[in-house]
Amino acid sequence: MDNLEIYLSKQHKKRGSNRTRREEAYDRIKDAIRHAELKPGEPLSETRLSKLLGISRTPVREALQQLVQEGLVETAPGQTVTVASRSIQDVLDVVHIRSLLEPELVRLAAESISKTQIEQLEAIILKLEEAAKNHDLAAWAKVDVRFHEIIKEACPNKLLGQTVVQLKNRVHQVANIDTHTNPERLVACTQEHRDIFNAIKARDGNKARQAMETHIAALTNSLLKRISYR
Amino acid sequence: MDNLEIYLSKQHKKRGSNRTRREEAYDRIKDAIRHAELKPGEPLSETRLSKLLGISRTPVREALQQLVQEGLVETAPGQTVTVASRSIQDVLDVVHIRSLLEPELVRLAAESISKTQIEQLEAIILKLEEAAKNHDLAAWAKVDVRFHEIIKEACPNKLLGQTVVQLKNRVHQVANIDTHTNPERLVACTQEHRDIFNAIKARDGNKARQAMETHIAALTNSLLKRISYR
DNA sequence: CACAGTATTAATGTATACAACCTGTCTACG
DNA sequence: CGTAGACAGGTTGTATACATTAATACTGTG
Repeated sequence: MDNLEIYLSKQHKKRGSNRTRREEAYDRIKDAIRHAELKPGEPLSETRLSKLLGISRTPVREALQQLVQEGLVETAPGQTVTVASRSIQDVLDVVHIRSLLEPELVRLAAESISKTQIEQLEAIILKLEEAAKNHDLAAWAKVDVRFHEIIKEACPNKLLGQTVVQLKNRVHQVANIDTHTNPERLVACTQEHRDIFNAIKARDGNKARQAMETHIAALTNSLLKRISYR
Repeated sequence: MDNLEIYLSKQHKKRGSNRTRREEAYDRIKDAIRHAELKPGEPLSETRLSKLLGISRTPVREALQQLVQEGLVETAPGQTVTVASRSIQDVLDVVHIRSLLEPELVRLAAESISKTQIEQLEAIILKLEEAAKNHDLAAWAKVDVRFHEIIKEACPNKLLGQTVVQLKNRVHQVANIDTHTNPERLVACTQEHRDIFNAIKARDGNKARQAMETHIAALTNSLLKRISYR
């Protein structure tokens, strides 16, 4: 039987290599969607993907299922899943929900953040301002993620942080368009982050909440402007 | 655990018309968790469950994965998943997030609800009051679900409704303890629903929002009281 | 030429086989 | 007696085989 060869081939990796094939499939498909290699509406055949990735259908299928639940791909029941298309309205819907959640998230975080976390945030803010000055969008975006991660960690209501992250993921491929294509917004956005940080540093929950409200309002405005340009 | 009935093995159901085996596994496991047949901390072996349900491992595994993502079961990576245990703090966390989302949900719903939906709500409110009068908790809970469903449908921000539902699901097995074990709360809660409905009927978004805020505040208080009794 | 019905293909849903791994037990040896 | 190492059972991760359905292409007939 040829089964031996199959299982000895390098396809069958050790489990101890900490990433499972499902996770690998998940990451790669997700990245492909984010980078628009897989475009909205495109059908994602399990068979095709599994061949493409060199992973069997089972893990690929599970990865797809996870993406369905996160809303990055859609599924007419029993049919092939497709990359979800995001309307501007979808993005606005997400931002609206964020406007309800994130101010409170920041308030709670500010009221129970640790000293070391504040120091971490301080370092990040400096990098953020540096990146903004250099118009280094890639660096800015990367550091920005860390910024929000730390705030999330500082929030005692873990589910709240988790919920916000899920919401953001849902529109990640388009959400950063705001800062990414608008240099002025990048500068302003950085200042807004600074304001949020200052309030957190002072452990002033209400002030932090207000700063975040301002930030999201600005974000919303920026998005709405883009719409009116169409 | 043994309460789960063995599935009569018709090998292959039709795909389009009937539920898939994954959905069946999902529903039955979920129900078992909600009814505490599967208790928090209990390990859910894929193999064992598949034998119990008479469904092969693949669909069972997929159902479990979905439950993981919904937070009803937990998974130490690479190990057997267990039924998630819910602390009171978890419930409070959920209620806190709901207090941020649901008032806005109701406001939006009230401002764009249709006439027929209002009529549906009106019928539901009457049933709710009837059930409260008779102390028929089962009926009350069932109708309550419909109440919130219709409001959800009336809200133009679909993602908001979806998010709230997800949050509620997460603590469903314990959330209703509030009204279910406290007759006074049942009556008060019904009145709160009536207030919300009246505001919706008048299409007064702000009033509806306030009524919902009051409702959730009462819910929170009731929960906090239960804690202090410990 | 239009079209209906069929055959072919490819997709998903499900079952099962197998390897790696983890855990606890039991034995053998110090 | 205590501990290390083999072993057994059970668990997950992955690959693959099979059944069924949906879609498409094709062919024969009006």
